[in-house]
Amino acid sequence: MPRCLESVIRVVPALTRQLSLIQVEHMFSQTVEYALRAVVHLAMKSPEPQTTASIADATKVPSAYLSKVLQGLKEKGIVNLQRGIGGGVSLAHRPEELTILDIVNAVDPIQRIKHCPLDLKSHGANLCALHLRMDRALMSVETAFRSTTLAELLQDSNPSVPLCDQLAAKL
Amino acid sequence: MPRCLESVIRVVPALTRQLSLIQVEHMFSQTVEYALRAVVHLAMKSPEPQTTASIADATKVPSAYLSKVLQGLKEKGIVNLQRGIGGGVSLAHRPEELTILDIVNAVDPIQRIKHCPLDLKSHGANLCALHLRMDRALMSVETAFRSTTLAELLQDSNPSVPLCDQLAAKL
DNA sequence: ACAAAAGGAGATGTCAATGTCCAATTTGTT
DNA sequence: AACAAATTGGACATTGACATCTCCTTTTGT
Repeated sequence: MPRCLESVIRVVPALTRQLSLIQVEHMFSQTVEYALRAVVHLAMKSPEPQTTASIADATKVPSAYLSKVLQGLKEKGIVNLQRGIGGGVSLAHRPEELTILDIVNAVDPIQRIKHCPLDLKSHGANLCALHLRMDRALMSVETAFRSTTLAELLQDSNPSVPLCDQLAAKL
Repeated sequence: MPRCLESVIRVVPALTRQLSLIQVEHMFSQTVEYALRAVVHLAMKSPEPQTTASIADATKVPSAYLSKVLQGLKEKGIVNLQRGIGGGVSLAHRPEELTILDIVNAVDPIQRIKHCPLDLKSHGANLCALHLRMDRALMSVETAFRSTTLAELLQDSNPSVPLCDQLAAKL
């Protein structure tokens, strides 16, 4: 094989990896994102049950994976799943009773930092000051998520048009 | 090989995997955790350069991996790396000039949500209200991390003894 | 010039999260 | 009873984060 091809073969995998990075990830897992989309959709349609397929279609979530996520939500008592004709997924509580935090903690619990990840003796108290800050950040996320119910989420969007595009301006 | 041994051989790797799961994961990546530990350690020793091995030892970070993390920090201009005898890792700025956010963004940038992950036409504005809340949570983390410098982190720990154990009470 | 002390870079391994597929099960309707 | 609509569950594939190992390069003291 000619020399020049060798280097191409080495470089191409790295390139395709770059190109396939369509989704930019934030701090929350895909599973959390999907669960929230599904539950918000259910709240919109509440209290009518929806099939997994229709939720997947509306929320652009891979339906096979959504099925797994919904099973998790069922085990935590967030939704009810009903087999058979006329069955589907429905909220187990009223939208006023469910906060974003409830959903997040059901699928991917926010782990507060309860103790330093290092042994106490081997270092000064300084690193613990670090983890205190990190835990405060986690707490602020918890607080933010606990402060909004699904019902508020639905009302909130009524006034303005495509909220997506206004996002930057609002902050 | 006797039958009984076969099952043992299958089970043991799973056991050791369990036992090695010392770390409980939170929302921040291990890489972020390691980078912060290393930089705080450097700040404590500042401005003396430290070898990667000594940082790894003090912060309980796998040294081979720490090396990669530090290279990332170097590319972002957070630390300086000096080869050869008497070399090592040192902060590229004074501890007063580096915030936790600087470190976090260098290794694993906080990705704010700038647009809805779904297409606008296919759904109502409701889901966007959701993502607005999620983005606010991200913003609160950014704010929390931007508000503390390494220097403040070091001073903060002076007063009380094992901060780790006081954490729960403080909140 | 040489040897020791550092970091640099690339290949490789492992595992959990993510995602897909298909057969089994449940349930209402005819 | 038969059928169709729906979830359930398990096997499997893929990917990226985490981690290790080994050899290479740079720097400096002697």
